[in-house]
Amino acid sequence: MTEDYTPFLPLSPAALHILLSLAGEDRHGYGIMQEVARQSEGQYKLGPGTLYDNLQKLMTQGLVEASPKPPAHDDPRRRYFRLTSFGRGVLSAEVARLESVVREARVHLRAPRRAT
Amino acid sequence: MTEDYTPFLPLSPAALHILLSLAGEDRHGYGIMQEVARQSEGQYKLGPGTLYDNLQKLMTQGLVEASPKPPAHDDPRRRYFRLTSFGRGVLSAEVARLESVVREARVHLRAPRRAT
DNA sequence: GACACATCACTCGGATTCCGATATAACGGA
DNA sequence: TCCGTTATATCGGAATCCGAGTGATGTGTC
Repeated sequence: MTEDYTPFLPLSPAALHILLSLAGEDRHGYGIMQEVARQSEGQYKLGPGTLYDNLQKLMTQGLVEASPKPPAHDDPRRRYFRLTSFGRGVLSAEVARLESVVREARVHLRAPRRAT
Repeated sequence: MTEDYTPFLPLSPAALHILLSLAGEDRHGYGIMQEVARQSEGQYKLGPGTLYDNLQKLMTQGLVEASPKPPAHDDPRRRYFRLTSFGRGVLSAEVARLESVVREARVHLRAPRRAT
């Protein structure tokens, strides 16, 4: 453990959201778009260009891989993707990095922010 | 207040770090590079190309502006930049957004939380 | 004084990434 | 049957990234 994920960091917003949407469960492309929009409450929407560019790159890097179709679904069009354990490590590292950014920002912004 | 910052979000990692480095105090270009490296503990280094491209854009958008030279320094080469109050608002909004991303990620990653 | 290295600003241009428009087609319900 | 939604995917111009390079001044050391 304690692998060096730094060459993959920081993740672009698009890559971060894609990985995050796959952290919970395997999804197909269209589902990723919907999940990203949902998680960000509609603030951030992924177009197909950004999605497939990123998916391509993430697969090449070994952060994401093709997933066998879950038996529960029959729609033959869907192509599923899953987070590899390496991808999960990168995502964790990025989240840890972001936590420190947020912490730093709080100090300087004095944000009186509370959870909703 | 409650302005709509969403057209500026999400910030690229570079823009985020530049704004954050200016949140504490006004800085000159070289100082921004050093501060970004320091805040990220050397994990993220900004090259001059990325820095000036971003600074240019941030000034055009009104998030950053030129700052009068602080009297304490004489080095005539330095050009100082400061965060506008609008820029501060955008940074706050982005940080709030990132907090929700981090929260979401923790749920799915089951991160062994532990503040410092 | 001379040499080296750090500080400081900034440009350039190739590579990469973004991202909406577009194409294609199967699905599901009225 | 018709139509909106689901679904995958490409294309290409625009935007962005980002290191290499240029040039100059400050600072420390032999």
